[in-house]
Amino acid sequence: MQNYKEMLNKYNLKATPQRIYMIKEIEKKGHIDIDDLYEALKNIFPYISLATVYKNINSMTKNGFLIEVKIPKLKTRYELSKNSHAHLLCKKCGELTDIFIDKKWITNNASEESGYIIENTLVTFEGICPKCQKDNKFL
Amino acid sequence: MQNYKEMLNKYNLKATPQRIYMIKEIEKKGHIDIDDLYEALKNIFPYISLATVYKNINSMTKNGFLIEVKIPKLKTRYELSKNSHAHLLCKKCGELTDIFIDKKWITNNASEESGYIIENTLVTFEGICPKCQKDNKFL
DNA sequence: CTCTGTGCAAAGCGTTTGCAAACGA
DNA sequence: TCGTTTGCAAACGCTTTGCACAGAG
Repeated sequence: MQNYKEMLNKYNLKATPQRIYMIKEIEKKGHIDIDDLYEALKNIFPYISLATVYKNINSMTKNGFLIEVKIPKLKTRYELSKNSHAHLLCKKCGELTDIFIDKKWITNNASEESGYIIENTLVTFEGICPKCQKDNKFL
Repeated sequence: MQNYKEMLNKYNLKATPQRIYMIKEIEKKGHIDIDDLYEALKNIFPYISLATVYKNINSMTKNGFLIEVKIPKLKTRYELSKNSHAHLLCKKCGELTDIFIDKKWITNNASEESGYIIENTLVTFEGICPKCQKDNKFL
């Protein structure tokens, strides 16, 4: 909590209880969408407004404290910004997990070939997670 | 055009002039968002409805004829589904281009490490395109 | 001829905004 | 205390829906 407070202040954001709990929740879940976050927050702050969640998500996203994860056909989810990683999305159960991969090779290749200065490489793998593979043999 | 007609019929969609021109426009631009597509279509069909554009985008996306390209902080764009490729996005001018890269290595690695059966690998490189690099030396 | 697609208007939702009161620094 | 944040309600903008007519197969 003291920790979260410092993180927020570092980004010029006041450490309100709502924000601290938002970060806790995002950290706990890894990735979360607005509605799930709102539901989770209501358990702690019964009168919290959805507008507050939006405002905070926006202020934290604007300065890079949070990262938007947009995936075709799904709701946008948010995560704490952290070291470069990729996403694994299960098309069956919707689980989204992180995986650390080495992007240097593809990034350098793409940069050379295109002439772009590449600042960021986003990678998402879509497929079936081990659990869903077991649950349903017929894919 | 005869070509587009066949493509549509293959997907159980009737080949209306609006749809044929939508595909033409998407093919021409490579990637396009709803509003730009609507504007382009209005030149040909002055009375076309935005609802028609949405309905067609949805029916073509549902069956995989079109692909949704969702990128953090930007409007969703659509493209014709084609062979596996990656995207290059210029953060300055917003240009979105295709680049063909070999995703096998990262995909196999991620699959082994996670146990996922991976069906699709989405890659987006964000950076500065060559043109914007020239236009502005100070980044 | 039948069923799908189109255009229009209205409805639906997710997101943002304005404001007064509450709160953090 | 001062500037920021909160909660509420209203506004906004994008997307979808219902319906009658038009058009493709």
